[in-house]
Amino acid sequence: MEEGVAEEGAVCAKVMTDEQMEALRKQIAAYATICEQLVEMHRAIAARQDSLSGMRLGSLCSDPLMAPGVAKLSSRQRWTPTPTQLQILETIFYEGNGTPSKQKIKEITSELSQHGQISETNVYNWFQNRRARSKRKKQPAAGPNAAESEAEVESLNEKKAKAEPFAHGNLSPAVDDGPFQSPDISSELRFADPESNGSQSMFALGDISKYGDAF
Amino acid sequence: MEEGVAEEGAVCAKVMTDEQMEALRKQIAAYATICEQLVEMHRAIAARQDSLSGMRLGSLCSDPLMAPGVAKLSSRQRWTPTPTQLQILETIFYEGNGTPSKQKIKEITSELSQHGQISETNVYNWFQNRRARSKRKKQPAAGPNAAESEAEVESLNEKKAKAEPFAHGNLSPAVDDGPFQSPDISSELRFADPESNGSQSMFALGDISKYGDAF
DNA sequence: GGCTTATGAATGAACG
DNA sequence: CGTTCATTCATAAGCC
Repeated sequence: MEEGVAEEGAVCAKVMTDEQMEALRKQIAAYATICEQLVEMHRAIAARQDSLSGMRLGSLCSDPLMAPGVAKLSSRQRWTPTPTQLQILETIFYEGNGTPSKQKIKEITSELSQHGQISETNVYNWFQNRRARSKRKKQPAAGPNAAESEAEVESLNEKKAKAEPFAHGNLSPAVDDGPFQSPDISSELRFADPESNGSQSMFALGDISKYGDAF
Repeated sequence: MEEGVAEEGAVCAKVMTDEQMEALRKQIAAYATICEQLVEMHRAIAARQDSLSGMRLGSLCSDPLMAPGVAKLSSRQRWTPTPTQLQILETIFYEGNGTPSKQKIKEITSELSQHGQISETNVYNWFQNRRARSKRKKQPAAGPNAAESEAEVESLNEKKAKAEPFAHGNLSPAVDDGPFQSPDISSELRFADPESNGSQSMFALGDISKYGDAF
């Protein structure tokens, strides 16, 4: 295609150089990342909230197998964070306190107990689960550049999708959920990799609007 | 605005084909839409977490302004195995691979992807659910008589009650309220609150309104 | 068209 | 810590 449009290319270079194009691509990638994060966070919070407001525990209150002497044991064997609690936990999680110490746990528990019943164990478990989940979703495979001798044939598809947003002409953004689970979820609830782009990425979003306007 | 589109569309032909350009545009539009809606939702949640019951579906599902050519967001569809996939899964499950390692998961996913869209997570979940379901069928069939009910409850309780390092369910000893959270739900959300922790509160996305505008 | 059932997905808790 | 289990939620499929 290079030959065919060479002439037009000369004109083109004035308005959009390759560097600019690259920058655009990066910006979109950053955009995508942030969208994904937003979506996940929203889903986590909204889902919980919705469920709770709809009386989540109300469904199975009557357990015929309960001992008659005890008023209402049952119902809840598993702690469920209230929306407020969840929100606070999420905030703390991505604030950078990735390693909640024992002391930190106590503090958090103390704060959360103002918004609902909770125990330190709950908080501890929550952070453990949160971390594990993030990790699993982000990097199911391998280290930095390790060459997998294992049979990994499949995950390529998903990884590529993120690396090059428009490389394949495939323009399914993060939330474009197909019939299957959304591909490539950078679900770590951090904003962006501090190392990779730093503040650049954030500002990039501002620049992107210009292109959007042009379109 | 139209002129701008025409010009840039033409001049950019060197580095981007028209198709790529179109793809880019759609992608940006999609992201803009997604972010716009997400931000709106977040704002609503932060403002009043109580009265948005009907808002969840209304805002997302019925969105006529979807970017053309972009798959509808918020489909929220869940993966459903095709008959072929299901058959393969059943076979593998029945074969005795009771312990699907991650490696196996990848292989299986790879194979199943030839018969329809699927991800590793789908396979993982399927096996998890399958196993749980099998177990549940066996377990309830404990005693021949009414003892089953008691045994059921007891086994559960003991399992859960076990040894707890500290705190869990023993929150309000005086009253049997069950281990679930207290009904107190303060509507205070510090979700997108800039003042709460300052720093990067994820919403550099405040700028997102611009995208919506352009879009 | 709504309700019920089946089942994929989410997640708190436990295990090693 | 990473993986697995058990339970619950939400939704597609099945029914009336």
